Amino acid sequence: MPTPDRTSLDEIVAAGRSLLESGGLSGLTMQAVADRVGVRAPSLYKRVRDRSELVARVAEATIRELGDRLDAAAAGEPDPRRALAALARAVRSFARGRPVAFGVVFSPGADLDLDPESLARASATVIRIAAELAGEERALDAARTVTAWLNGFVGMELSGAFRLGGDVDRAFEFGIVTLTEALTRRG
Amino acid sequence: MPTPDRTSLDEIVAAGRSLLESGGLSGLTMQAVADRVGVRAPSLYKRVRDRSELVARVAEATIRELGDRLDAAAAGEPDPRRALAALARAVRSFARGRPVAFGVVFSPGADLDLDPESLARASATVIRIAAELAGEERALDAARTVTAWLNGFVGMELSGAFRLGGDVDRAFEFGIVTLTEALTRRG
DNA sequence: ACCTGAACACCGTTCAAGT
DNA sequence: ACCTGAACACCGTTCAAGT
Repeated sequence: MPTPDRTSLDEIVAAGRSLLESGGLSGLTMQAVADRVGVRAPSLYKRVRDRSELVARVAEATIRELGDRLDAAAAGEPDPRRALAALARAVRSFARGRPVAFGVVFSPGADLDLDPESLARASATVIRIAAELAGEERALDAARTVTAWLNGFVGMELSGAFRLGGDVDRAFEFGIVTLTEALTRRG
Repeated sequence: MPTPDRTSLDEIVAAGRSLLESGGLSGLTMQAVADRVGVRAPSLYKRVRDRSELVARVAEATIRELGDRLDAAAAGEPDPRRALAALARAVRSFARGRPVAFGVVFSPGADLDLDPESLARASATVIRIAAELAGEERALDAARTVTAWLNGFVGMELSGAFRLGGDVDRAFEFGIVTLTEALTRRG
């Protein structure tokens, strides 16, 4: 005798995202998720192999959302230099909106195996802009330089690593200008 | 009647570092540490407030070691451009030697409160070189740009984020050259 | 003054039994 | 076919009792 579904994978992931942001990774508990969606913890294992898979799904949803934001930010900017700046600011503001999830996605050694497609999608915009800016030949190296700086900066900011005072906003804009300048193909 | 000490904080931290590297953060267990140093888990609480403090001590030891490496790497290089390159390569090679610890120290939202002094010490070398390279006025912004790129690159490399093929070594050297070039004070 | 066994709360996960 | 209670192993942590 079938039982009607009392929850869904989407609902579970959404609950996970919310719990992650409010209580950190250690607050993302199978029990807490189950409570949120209105089932008992064992039932979650019908939709998800184990907790690590749930974390991976949460990370994936985060990456997909970030990808959307990047597309949107760069869409209105035909000039690659302005597009790059818009994209960088979009990442920073996204991280501020979802600090914990951003931290999980970009923390080294998190070991979530993410869907390659969502990852490719999220980096496509950066690569495209890097190609326009630096030329096809240097596109990959340029994109990696920008992405590393951007993830590094935002990650450090999130963990409060900029402890020496000064103007962090200015340092961010300085980084954008410096990199844009350096990567622009010299005529 | 006093009991002779059967372990020490140093021994506990050393065991923690070893366990962290071999079994990840989840392998760094109070029980496992206790086994390593030859006491029962409750005894650890005589030297350490709780597990999070132990993790913080492990992170701190890692940062101090990294600071030493940076000093050593930059020491032999009077030319700031070469010093910066040496320093960047030293960070990358350090991270390869202690990937998990590096990940913990530089993962956004790790929320370890580290000793400000060890942090200052680890960043002092970068700031000094940045000042020589970019001038005193731009030193902080320049140091932040370099540090962000470096942490970001190494972190991404550790988590296997460079999935699009290409030569990652070349991308690293590309980043060094690009940043050094861009940050050098124009005559 | 340090160390220990026992105990507690909490977690992830499994599984047989229900519908 | 999904859901549940019960159970298990494993944590971190506390504490009274030992030496």
